[in-house]
Amino acid sequence: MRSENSFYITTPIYYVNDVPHIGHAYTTVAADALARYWRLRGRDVFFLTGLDEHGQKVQQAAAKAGIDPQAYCDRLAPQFQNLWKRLEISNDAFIRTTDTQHREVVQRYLQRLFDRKLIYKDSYSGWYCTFDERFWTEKDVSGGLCPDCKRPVDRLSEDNYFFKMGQYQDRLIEYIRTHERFIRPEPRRNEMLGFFQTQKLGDLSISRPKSRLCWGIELPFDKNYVTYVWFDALVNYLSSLEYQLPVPSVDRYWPASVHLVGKDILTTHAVYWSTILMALDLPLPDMIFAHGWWTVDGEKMSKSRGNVVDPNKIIDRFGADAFRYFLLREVPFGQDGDFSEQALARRTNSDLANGIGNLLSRTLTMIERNCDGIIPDVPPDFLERESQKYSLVRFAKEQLLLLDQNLDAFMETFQFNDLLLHIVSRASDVDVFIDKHEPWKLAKDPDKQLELHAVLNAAVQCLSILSLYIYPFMPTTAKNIREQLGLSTDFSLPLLKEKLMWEPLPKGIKIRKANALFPRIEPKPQGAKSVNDNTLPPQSTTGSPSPAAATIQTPAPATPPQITIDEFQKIQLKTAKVLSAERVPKSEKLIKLNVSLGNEERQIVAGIGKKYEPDALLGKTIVIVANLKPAKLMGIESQGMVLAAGDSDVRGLITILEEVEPGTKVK
RNA sequence: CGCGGGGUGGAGCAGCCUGGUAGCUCGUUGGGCUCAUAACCCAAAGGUCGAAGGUUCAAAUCCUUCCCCCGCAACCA
Repeated sequence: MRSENSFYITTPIYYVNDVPHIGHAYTTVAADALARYWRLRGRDVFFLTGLDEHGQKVQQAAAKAGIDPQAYCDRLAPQFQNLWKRLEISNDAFIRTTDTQHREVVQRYLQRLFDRKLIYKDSYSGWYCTFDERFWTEKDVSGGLCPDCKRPVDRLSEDNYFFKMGQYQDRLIEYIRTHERFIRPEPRRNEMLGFFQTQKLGDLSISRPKSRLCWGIELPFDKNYVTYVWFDALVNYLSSLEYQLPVPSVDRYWPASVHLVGKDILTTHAVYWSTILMALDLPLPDMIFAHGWWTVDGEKMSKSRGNVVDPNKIIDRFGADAFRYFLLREVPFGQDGDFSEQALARRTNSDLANGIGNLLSRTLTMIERNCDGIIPDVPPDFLERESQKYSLVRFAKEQLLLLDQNLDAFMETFQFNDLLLHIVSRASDVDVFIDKHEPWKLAKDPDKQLELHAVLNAAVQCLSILSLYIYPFMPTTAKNIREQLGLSTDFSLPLLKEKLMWEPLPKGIKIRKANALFPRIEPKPQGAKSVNDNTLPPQSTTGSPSPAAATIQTPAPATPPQITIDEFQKIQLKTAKVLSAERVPKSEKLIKLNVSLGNEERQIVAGIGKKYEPDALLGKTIVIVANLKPAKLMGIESQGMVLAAGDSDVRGLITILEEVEPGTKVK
């Protein structure tokens, strides 16, 4: 019997023929965060992922490559295994459906269902596409053409084995209704219940004749057939438990705590898998959670658009932890989200580099400079005694410890984004208290040594606790923080099993300041390759191009997108002569310009005061945007914008080589 | 009448079920600070909540109609 303390989480097994993309990474990273979290909490975790290796496409692709399907799978499997390694995925097992033991389990279950008369043979007829070698339903086939290759389909009939799925409909509805957390999130659950109101559940074809498909698991009761991929694939959740660990562990982990899936395969899990389990007299999983999908730069990810995101390239540029953080922080788990490098860079900079990374950096520097690199010691009750003075320190500390009590609730409801927001906010609290106490000033006053030490010590404690919180999401960073603080920590221990306390640090710890946790991501230089740029030539060199490939591919949109000449002409550029220039009072970089456009004068406020003195601008001919909507800057209206080179800081004004009349159009 | 999702300050979103001072993150602007990764802290500006009707003492929130955007598949999580 499974104990309350066990936690069994799965990802779907991914199709080996797929190229790993952001979607695979998403599911797997989410599962990893949960697995790591519950291990920290001391639960007995089993985290499974793996590969689905049977089926038509593998068979065809292998044939095309002229190799054995198994060899073909062996060649592809490392794509996933290596990616998981790079993403710090801590799966306990990795199943491949071509494992011998898996095949045996599948066959055993098939035989059991057959013996119980829950599988029967019948003839199936439908629309068959000879080219694609597959059946289509009535709905798919429009105008007698295959929806995939657009060739005519034939009415074909063949004998197959069917699983009596239909008879479980009422039981399944009842189960979903009475188990509120079985299908999550809520909208998906409602969707499923709605689905059953209109659909009559039919029986499920679970075989394919070997004449059509041979790369699969043979039916134990009829060697002319292999089993349908879904039966093969779903059973992985159970078969793993029989052979992936040293001891058979179905009793230890089944039923699964969570099957994490994408919303596209929710029905398969909620209906096929559930009814299979019912037929086998096995308990159903506690929860099937369907998460959302990612679009890329606002568009659906697709091969034809050329915008499929390769996680490896993201890791190269941003690092695994920033990527992991982004995936779980950006969007509520369960909803769809949009991925862009810009958004990832923004998150990385603001939350990680400027937030936690900078906090660690400033703390370590102050300890290095003022305490000889040794974390300063303070009397244990110092903060309490001086509670008035250290209210902010206490606040930061209490908020941090309070979070510990709420972690479970967040993780049980999969609110990763909210939780991460809270964690980052706690880091911000620490920044606030540091600022209030101004340790750089305390350091100059020998009488305030104790206060200085108290503040720095508290900062270290906060960082140390923060590192525990972020560990499930950013394991490498968590370890890195601890190492730089000079603390040796074994994260494989259940560090959050006991209630988190504010315990004094051991004395005399020497910090080990190292590189920044998250270097700021600078915007890409113009013309730089985007991660999803398709570097392949239009005509692939491998394999012969299919007729469909003759269509010209539209190139992936460059960033920023191109504009038309019409759009450009909306922007009215003109030369202007500077009549007067003066600094805006109390402003660091604003300069108020009066410029002449020949027959018209304009007042323009420009942020160029860091680069130019007002006097240097007098009489110069510059270029302005003449039809920009006026705006007020520090209460002064600006009726246009001057053009200048430079990004965040102005490097130089745009002027003109030849002398021209003020107000001349610039194009 | 195909189905579904959505339209809220410059951007991205929350709030809508269970009507009652419109909130968050980023950005912008000003100020502070100088320990820190041009960082951090404080403050401010900025929204007639897609449109029009209706219900109500009161509507972003409920009802009706309309408009606009985005998905609808096999690279798919």
